[in-house]
Amino acid sequence: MSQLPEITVYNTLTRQKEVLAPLEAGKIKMYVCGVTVYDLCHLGHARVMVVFDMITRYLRARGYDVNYVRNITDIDDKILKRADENNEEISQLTERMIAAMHEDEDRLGVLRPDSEPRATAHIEDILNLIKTLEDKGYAYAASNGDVYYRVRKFANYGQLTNRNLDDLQAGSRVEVDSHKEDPLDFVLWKAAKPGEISWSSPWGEGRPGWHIECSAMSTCCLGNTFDIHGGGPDLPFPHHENEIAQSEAATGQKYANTWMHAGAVRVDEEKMSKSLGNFFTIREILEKHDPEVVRYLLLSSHYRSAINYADSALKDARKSLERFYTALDAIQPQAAAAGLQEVGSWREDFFAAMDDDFNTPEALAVLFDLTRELNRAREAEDADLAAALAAELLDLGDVLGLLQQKPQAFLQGQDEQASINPDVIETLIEKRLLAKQERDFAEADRIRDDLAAQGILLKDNKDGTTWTRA
RNA sequence: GGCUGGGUGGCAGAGUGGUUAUGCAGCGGAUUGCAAAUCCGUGGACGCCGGUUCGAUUCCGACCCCAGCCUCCA
Repeated sequence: MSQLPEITVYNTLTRQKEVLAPLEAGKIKMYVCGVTVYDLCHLGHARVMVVFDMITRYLRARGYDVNYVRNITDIDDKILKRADENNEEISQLTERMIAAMHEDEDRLGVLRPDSEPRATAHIEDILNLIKTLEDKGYAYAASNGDVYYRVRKFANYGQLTNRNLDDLQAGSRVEVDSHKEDPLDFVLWKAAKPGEISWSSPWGEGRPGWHIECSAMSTCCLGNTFDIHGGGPDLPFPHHENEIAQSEAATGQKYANTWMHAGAVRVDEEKMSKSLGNFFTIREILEKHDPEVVRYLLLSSHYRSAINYADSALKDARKSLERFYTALDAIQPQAAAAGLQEVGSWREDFFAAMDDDFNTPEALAVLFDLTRELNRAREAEDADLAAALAAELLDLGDVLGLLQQKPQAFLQGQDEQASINPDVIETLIEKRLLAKQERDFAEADRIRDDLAAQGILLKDNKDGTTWTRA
């Protein structure tokens, strides 16, 4: 077995890039906080999904055996509320949203995690964990039936986000709950109100708090200590901080070695948030845009930086993908040529970029350079080289989950409700060809202009005329 | 106020102590009936002020500004 490459990753915990050193050689155990399934997924979810999908694909492409676990939170206040509003069973709501999430992911080219544990399927593990915390003095039952975590007992609280307890308390916007010993304590188990769904526990009927499920499920699926814990930009505090407190107090061992967080998504230069209501659902966006364009947009910035969502950004992303697809479209498919000749150092350069904290913008730049070389080879009529370069481009694109379509399909769009159908376009192209043969360029240009007005661009090549949707 | 991360050419977006990022847009040329696409060439940049250095956009310090977290949110 050859030596695995050295991959550098930015660790939120240490605030620096570190060489990824798996607990077990060649294996990566990764847990990512998933979705609370009370509503459709939005663009922020899409980013987390796509980013950790890219990371998983890349680690695998580099020879690592990745066990990717991403939970589903299927019990929570927001779920209860929404199910009640919709007048439907909780499980009906959550199953519906899970199915919708999977559909969205499939369209974005996101591969399923290896497991997707659900909170409601791990109540036993959760209760055992709370029991352990209670036995060790980290948890206490309050008079209202809730069970809380005693934050001040955990000496290292705040290590992930570099906070100290007194500052937190001073600046706290959390309403003081009189049942808590300390305002910073957080709930592990919530007592059920009459009529609410609940599970029985040593502390009475109730349901798990939010943070505890991740501690329980990650440990359950990956062990006390695992390699990477990931999530969205709003999770380090308090969610991940609380996970660390719970798990390390319970096990006495290090929880996650590397913490990775995706950057925020903004919308038209404004923070995207539930309270502002300015978020787009994935399916809303996919009604108007090719899923791969959305995926490209999410990968065209580094995973940790903030990105702004706007129509212009989608347009730019589409134009960039068009460059790849135009190049691929122009060469004859010659699968046999793949790998038969040396094509240069693109693969190495691509890997070097990605090895450095998954630098997708730089990796994409390598692919653009490769594309130029591909176009050059085509112009030089070196069909074998062009085919080999195209194969390389497709292969590296695949590592990012991009360039998954037939070039024609991407360039011509596949929307059925398009104003003009392909057969009509082909007929007009025939007509124009005849006009050109008769050197009636006025008529030929008229046809081309008419089509252009409908968003159809014609391109005359030496083998004929092709078209794309603008 | 505390904690993080930023301020790069018209836009997006990487990176580097001295050498082209890349994509889109612009300009000139090749090609084309004219275009489009493509290729060749090209202009244009590192928030502000100091310091270190032979040399800083890149390191250090101060300052200004922006974003995220500290509240439901990925």
